[in-house]
Amino acid sequence: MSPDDLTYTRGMGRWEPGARERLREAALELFTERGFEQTMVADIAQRAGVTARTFFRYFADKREVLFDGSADLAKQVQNVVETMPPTASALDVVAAVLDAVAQLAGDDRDRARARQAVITANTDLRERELIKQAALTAALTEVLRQRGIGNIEASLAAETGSAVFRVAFNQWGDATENRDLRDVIRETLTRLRILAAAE
Amino acid sequence: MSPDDLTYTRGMGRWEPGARERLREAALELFTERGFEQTMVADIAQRAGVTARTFFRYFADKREVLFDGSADLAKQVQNVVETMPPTASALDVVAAVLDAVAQLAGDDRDRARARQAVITANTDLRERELIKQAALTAALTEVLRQRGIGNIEASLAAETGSAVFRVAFNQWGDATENRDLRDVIRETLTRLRILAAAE
DNA sequence: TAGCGTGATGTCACCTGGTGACATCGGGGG
DNA sequence: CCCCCGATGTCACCAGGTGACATCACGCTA
Repeated sequence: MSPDDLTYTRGMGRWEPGARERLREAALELFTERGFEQTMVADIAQRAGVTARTFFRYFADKREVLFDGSADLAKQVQNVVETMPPTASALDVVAAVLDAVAQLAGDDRDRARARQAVITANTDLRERELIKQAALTAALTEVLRQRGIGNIEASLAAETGSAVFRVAFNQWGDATENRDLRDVIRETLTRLRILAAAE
Repeated sequence: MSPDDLTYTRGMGRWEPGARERLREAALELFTERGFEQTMVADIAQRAGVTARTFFRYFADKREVLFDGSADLAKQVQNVVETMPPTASALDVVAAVLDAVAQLAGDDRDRARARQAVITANTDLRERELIKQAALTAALTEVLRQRGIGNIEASLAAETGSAVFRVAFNQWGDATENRDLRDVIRETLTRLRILAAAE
């Protein structure tokens, strides 16, 4: 729409620039309109003004178009952890990372909900989402280990943190929920402490 | 091998019975020999003595042949939880479920390692594994809710339990590890308590 | 014993996702 | 002014997956 107008009018090359963004938008629109399976790559490409072959030059497969930029998250994790004092406990680091991720993932509630609706409606997309989360968890585990935390300790902290994030993110997506994602995460973390302490 | 002999010699129909089992075995063999991507469905079918079309009558897709029977797990979860006293806490129930799953998943270490090697080597299979775990987690969440545990509490307990299982299962797969899976799980659960209690 | 229905399988045509190889074309630098 | 380069199009092709229909042995029944 509005961003499109800009890129369109100042098109000066052989092809309109911003193909990647157009593909992203077209895909989200079509997935929302007809669903993931009912949308063919050729449809997305056509709406974006390119061919299917070009789609696959930007995205490894049909699903990936919904997860563009998730590689940036790993770098963010790296950055956040580097700014933590060496005295911070594993769980402190994890909490900080969750907070940072929440800022990126939770800034636009409506867009997040729309995207999530598409993902939840399709098993293949759920699979892709899960492995992206797993990749992030692995990255977190790795940076924790680099801080001298033991193997098991590191993966346990990372996996637990991811669990907390998933639960909080889900809750945050609820229609009745209106708190900031970071607040929900903090509350969930507290709940976990209570849960684990009970005995 | 030995079970095959039986079904083979008493083959009395137009086709040898046990096509499903033959397909499972053929698939695992071929995946181990050449890897998942290098194995075509037609290859598996041929080794099992059927056509590719028949493969897809037994398994929804090429990956599913490695996860046959994972639906039984959900029923097991259901059974285990039903035998728990109503006074048991959420974490008690989760611990019991992990114990039960460990018995099924951890009885044959060598076979488990072989299967896991195949899965770990391929992203698509990793995705499928993750969503199977997620399904199990969802089932656990559901039974917890049916016991009157609150929404968030239930999913948090289930997700955390899954996290513990993943970490423990990983550790159990290590070459240097020789304890029973259930012992590793118990230890990991203890570690989690310590981690969460730390301040 | 001659059908007859049935279920598991084979066959075939077809669609879609995905890839490699090569052609094309416009812009920017020499 | 020309040539190189990068982004795109075109085309042929492969593998996963599905629907429709044919086939055939088995067991049941008249």
